[in-house]
Amino acid sequence: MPVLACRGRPPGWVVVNRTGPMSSIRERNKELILRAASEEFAEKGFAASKTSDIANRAGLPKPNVYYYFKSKENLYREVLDSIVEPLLQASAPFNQPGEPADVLRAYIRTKIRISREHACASKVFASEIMHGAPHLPAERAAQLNAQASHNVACIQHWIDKGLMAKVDPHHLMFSIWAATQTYADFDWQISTVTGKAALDDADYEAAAETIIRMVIKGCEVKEEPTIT
Amino acid sequence: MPVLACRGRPPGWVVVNRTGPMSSIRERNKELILRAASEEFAEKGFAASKTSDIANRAGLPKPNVYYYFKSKENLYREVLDSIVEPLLQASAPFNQPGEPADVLRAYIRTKIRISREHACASKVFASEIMHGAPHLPAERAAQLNAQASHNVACIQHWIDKGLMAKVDPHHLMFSIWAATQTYADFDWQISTVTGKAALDDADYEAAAETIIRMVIKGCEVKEEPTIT
DNA sequence: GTCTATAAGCCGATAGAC
DNA sequence: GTCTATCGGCTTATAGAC
Repeated sequence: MPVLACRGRPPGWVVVNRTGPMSSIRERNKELILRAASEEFAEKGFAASKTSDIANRAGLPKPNVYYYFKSKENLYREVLDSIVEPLLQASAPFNQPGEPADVLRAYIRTKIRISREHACASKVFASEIMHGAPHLPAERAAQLNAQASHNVACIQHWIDKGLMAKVDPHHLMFSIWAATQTYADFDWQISTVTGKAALDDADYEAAAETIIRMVIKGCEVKEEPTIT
Repeated sequence: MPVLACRGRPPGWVVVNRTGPMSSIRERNKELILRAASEEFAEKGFAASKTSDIANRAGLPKPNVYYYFKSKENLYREVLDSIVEPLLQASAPFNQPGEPADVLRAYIRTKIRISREHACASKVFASEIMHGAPHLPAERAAQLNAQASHNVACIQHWIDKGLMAKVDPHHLMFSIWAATQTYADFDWQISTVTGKAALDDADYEAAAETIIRMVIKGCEVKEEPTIT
């Protein structure tokens, strides 16, 4: 039985020319490029990253990057956009009724999880904000700002109701944001100081515990007696 | 009386060709360029900053930048180096005997002050660390790492003596670092959320108070009764 | 010591073969 | 839809006049 060179498609495959969920090669390649771009932008920053390096990392020729994403900046914006939704979602506990302590705990844990699971995009986002958010669409900035303001108002409301000590809600939010982001943004520093190449489950648990403790105890957030 | 065009030096000035503290033009120009570079690198990052923009900002022709600093990277390293000493100095309270609460308070206040007074260099430093510290001399990294490790050991010592609660000293240090740095690094976010172009004295005071409260109260740091 | 005018090289982007 | 080969612009860096 002659063995045919494996070119072309196996029988049963249908050639799909239109853009859509069926073009699996397209989806796969876009995904490969996006992942490579996240890593590259996180490591070097937007300006220092080369599209040729992104292509190499993705295992694809450079023109593919332009074919799928049109420009380097476009690709960057897609990486950036991929983290905005998770970040907004992290504030979900503030948008529904709940005990202050539970809301704050949930928020901190989710923010830490994002720093771990979306480490690259998180870092790209942080770098973007640090340099004045020149590529962040105004609408996205407005969404994030609105959510942050809502969280601050929510904390102020708890203070007014005597559910926690009179701390400045803005600065509390900034501290929580910073303390959770730092595990993605300054991973080099964290690796260097701890001497570990990467933190494990227990380390992230300890990080969350430490931040939660400082917030709950430090701001005297009242704990409702648990009903059992 | 004829008015002479004001070229050349007024009588009494001595031409100094050697490099040294006497060449005041040299010192002035280097200072102008360094300041401009700090601002430029802080705004755009190393790779996205153009030496021509730095020269323009300093009000000097571009070749002067190369004349004084040899290369763009060299200039960047000098900006970077200018913040290392202040950062190491911030840990001074950990290097001399003192009450835990006093040490932590002093450290936090100094870190906040650095974020305010060396905002640009702070941001440049943060961006450098974020991207894996590729330009930070190994010796500088070692100094910073050694100091950080010492601070962590110091906190652990206090915990062992029962002077504060059992928190993870690494994560406590990371949180303090992050919460204080954030006022320099993420000033855009802070401006956007607070709606203020720049924070004033009272805002920085409130920031320090908030962080100090979370650390001291959150970690149950024992306060010695003040001797009066 | 200062600055104009220019060289050299890198990188984003694409034309056009397959 | 994929990729090789190349262009063109921009930026670092310097040569050389003043």
